[in-house]
This record gives sequence, C-alpha cells and structure tokens, in this order.
Amino acid sequence: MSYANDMPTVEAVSRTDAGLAAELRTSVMRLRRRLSVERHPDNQLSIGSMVVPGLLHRNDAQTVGELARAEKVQPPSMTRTVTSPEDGGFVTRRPHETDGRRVVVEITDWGARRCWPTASAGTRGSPCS
Amino acid sequence: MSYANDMPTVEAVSRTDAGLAAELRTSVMRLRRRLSVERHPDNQLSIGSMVVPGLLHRNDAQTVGELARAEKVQPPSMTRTVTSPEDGGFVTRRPHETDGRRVVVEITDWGARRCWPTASAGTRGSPCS
DNA sequence: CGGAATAGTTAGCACGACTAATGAGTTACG
DNA sequence: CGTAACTCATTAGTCGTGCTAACTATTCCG
Repeated sequence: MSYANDMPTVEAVSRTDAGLAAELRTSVMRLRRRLSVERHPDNQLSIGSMVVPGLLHRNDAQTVGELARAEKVQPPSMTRTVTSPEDGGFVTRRPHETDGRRVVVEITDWGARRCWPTASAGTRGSPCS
Repeated sequence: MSYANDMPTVEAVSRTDAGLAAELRTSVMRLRRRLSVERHPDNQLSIGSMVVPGLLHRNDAQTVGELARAEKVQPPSMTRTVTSPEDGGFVTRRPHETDGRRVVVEITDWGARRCWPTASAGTRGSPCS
C-alpha cells in the first residue's frame, strides 16, 4: 500500500477540463487551510489580517481603497480586514492630508518591528510568519 | 507606468522568511477567491461542495470519514460539505452494509453525467468546471 | 450653489472551517 | 453475556473572510 497507489495522479484521473479544475480547486483550498493554521502560536493575526502589514511593507501609507485594489477585494472587505491589525496596534488609521474622504493606513513602528524584524533577529513568532 | 513598476517582485521586497510567507499567503488567498467566483453560471455548487464529486470520481462509495481524511478536514466539516451536493441530487447518503455507524456517500448517475460528461460532450456548464 | 461622483463605513448575508457535545453502533474484555 | 471503551456521524455554536446594498461624508464640477 504505497502513496502512489492511494493517490491517483493527474494523469490517471483528471485529463478532462472538469478533472483538472477539480484538482486545482482541491489543492488551493487545502493549501489555504494549511496556511491559515500554520502560523506561530504567538501570532494573534489571522491569515487575512496578516496581508495588511505585508502590503504596507511594500508601500507604507496607503488608503483603504488602495489596499482593497492591491488585494483585489471590495472596499468593505478591506475596511473590516484592517480592523484587526489596527486593534492589535500593528497599523493605524488617519485622515488623508488633503482629501477628507480618504483614510490612510500606516504601519506603526511597533508593528514594523514585530512583523519585519531584522534578519539577524530572525522571524520566529513574527505575526507575519 | 508598467506592470513591473507597480508590482514589486519577490526579489525586490521579500527576501526574508516573513516576506516570503506573506507573498505565499497573499497569492493563495487571491487564487482561492478567484476560483470560488470563476465557475460556470449554470453551476449551483459552491467551491467547497464541488470537491465531493471530485473525490468520488476517484473512488466511488466512500464514507464521510474517508472523505474528511482525503480532504484533510474535520468530520463535521465534511458532514456539512456533503449536504449541498446531496440536496442537489449529485450524491446520495446510504448506511454502510455491515457497520451501522458509517455512512457511505456515492455519486448518482445523474451527478456523474453532470460532473464528468464524456470528452466529446465537453464540460461547459458542468458543476465541476 | 447644487447635483454627481468618490471614499469609506455599516449592516446583513453566504460559505467554509473549527471545537465541543451528543447519539448511535461496534468491539473488547472480565 | 454485559458492560465499558471506543469509533463514526451529526448537531450546535463560533469565527473568519468574502460579498452586496445602503448610507454618510466629502469633493468635484457645471
């Protein structure tokens, strides 16, 4: 009873469009489940919330709309996604300098240290690892 | 304003463990969101429910526990996941021949035709594509 | 000034996952 | 045998993540 016998390969079962689509769906869903669980025990941020510091690491000080477009979600989704790292003190909301409609999200010093520690310090326990 | 300028690469930003983990999370979550939306309009099964006919296509007549282990989810999750394709007539539940605790899930003829049409017929509108 | 457009939020829903607890059936052992 | 321990599936309740619809506040423009 080998792994190969238990686990039909794509060649064996899924040469149709529907079969390949099913393989892809199953694989991606499993990977996402795994990623949402495989995080450091100290980590208080969920997989969705961890995305926000990641986006701000690339470009700090982005509006909610920019974050939503970057992550390809609707604005209300990003509004809620930002709430948890904000409550945790990782990021802050502040009004835009010139446009009163916009809200700028920035990473805090503390959040940056927690999420992106220096290489020498390692990333053990980082909320983003 | 090119794609390359807007989209920092892994090389540019994410050489740390935390950075690579963030890249992976973001990519997988986006792909899953996309897959859950990208299905044929005729398709009445959600992404989670589509997994069940796929598993039964490999091995028909599996118990709820076997499906849960194959998909690496907890049994209660699979119990609920099976409900929707069962209500849609794609699969059936029946008691196990010898073990009264077990429940066997099988794909119906109709479900098999709908999910895995012959190659010549194509898979347009298949609940599994 | 006043209407249209834009940005963000709130509220409510769907879906997929989990844990804890329950019921029903099987197995093992004294 | 008969009961205690175990296994399997389900129910109930919760959380996280996405959506749409509707609302508020602000800005833009004619």
